[in-house]
Amino acid sequence: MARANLTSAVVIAAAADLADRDGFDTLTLSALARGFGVQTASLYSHVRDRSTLIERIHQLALAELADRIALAIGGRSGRDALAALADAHRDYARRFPGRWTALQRPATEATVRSEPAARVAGLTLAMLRGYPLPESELVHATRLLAATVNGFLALEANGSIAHREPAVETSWQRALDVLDSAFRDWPTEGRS
Amino acid sequence: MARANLTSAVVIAAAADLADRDGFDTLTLSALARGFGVQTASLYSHVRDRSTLIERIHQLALAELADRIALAIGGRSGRDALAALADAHRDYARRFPGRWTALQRPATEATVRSEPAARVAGLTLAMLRGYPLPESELVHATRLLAATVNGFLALEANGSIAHREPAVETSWQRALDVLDSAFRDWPTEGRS
DNA sequence: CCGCGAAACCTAAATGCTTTAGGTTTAGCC
DNA sequence: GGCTAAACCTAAAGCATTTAGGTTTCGCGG
Repeated sequence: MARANLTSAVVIAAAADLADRDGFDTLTLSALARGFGVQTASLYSHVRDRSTLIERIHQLALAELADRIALAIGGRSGRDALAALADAHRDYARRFPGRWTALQRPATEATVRSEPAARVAGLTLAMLRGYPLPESELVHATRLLAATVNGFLALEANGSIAHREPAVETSWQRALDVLDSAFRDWPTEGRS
Repeated sequence: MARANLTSAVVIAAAADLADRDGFDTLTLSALARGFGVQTASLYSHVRDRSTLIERIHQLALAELADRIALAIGGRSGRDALAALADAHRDYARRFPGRWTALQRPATEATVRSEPAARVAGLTLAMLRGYPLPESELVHATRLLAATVNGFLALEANGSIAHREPAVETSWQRALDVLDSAFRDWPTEGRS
């Protein structure tokens, strides 16, 4: 019987693939082991337990997402950059639903302080700096962006707005328009 | 041994309370049965299985939320009505985290077509009609609103932005400002 | 008051997942 | 060629879900 020759990274990658293929909540160590032709208990040499496995998928997804965002933003700025970033999120969520679900889970302190997390945050900030936002408002803008994009993707993911007229694409464009306008003309304390 | 005298409604309400108190993923039929001083298997007379139990919590939460939204909106209009609706969501999510988590799960077709769902949708539409939005854009506005509010609450719930400076309250107000502005001056196809 | 039917509750058991503990085998390296 | 670390195993405990089928309680009509 040939060995599978597992490593931590291989196990995590396979787990992410499995979550993408069969859905996040059917991601089970048993199924994972089955895929490797290995006993379930053997996986515990490579992963502490199920919850840390999910945390590692989270980190993996964060790194992959950061790469895609960086690639997408490229030399763009303004609305183009905003759309590129948001679409990168959306593409990722659609192509890798399991990984994306893992991303929605509460991040560990370690994950929050990880390099990929900082990279995503940095790219987002860089994009936002293309707008005339006061430095003190950047956090609020970031939060709004994250809330809107992730909220929209969550709605799509749970089927609330899929396969319904009018097309979701239009709604998505409207959302991006609204964000673009908001960043361009940001409401501060004493607006009229 | 006095009987617990369970009914479907009692079981569901207790399950919702348990999810609020101990967290959604520790909501288990065993724990639920333990709370009633009853065997786990006995619950299956009142609830088909765990996933339908969650679906019922979803429906319960929808009905409760509809009541609160209706109460909050009251005679308000414009930004006041918007804030009332959004805050009703937020209050609910904070006070009943377990119920709110159930709400985020994919809704069944039956749930989508249920009366409470229609009530929430109706109240939202009524609020939006206080803005000068063309009828054809109401769906997009609804989707943006739902995405932003739920997205924000999700960020709060998973600890991404809690206990961080600057205060989340300001971010929330900014988000409401942005939505208010957007509904007031909605971007259509050929905007400049 | 009696009995009867429905509903509430029970025990028992199968299945499957998670996790720990400890033992065996393989591969690489000095 | 043997030693060591890592890869893999078996065994078993613990818990959750779910089905099947049996018993008790309660209310209601006769």
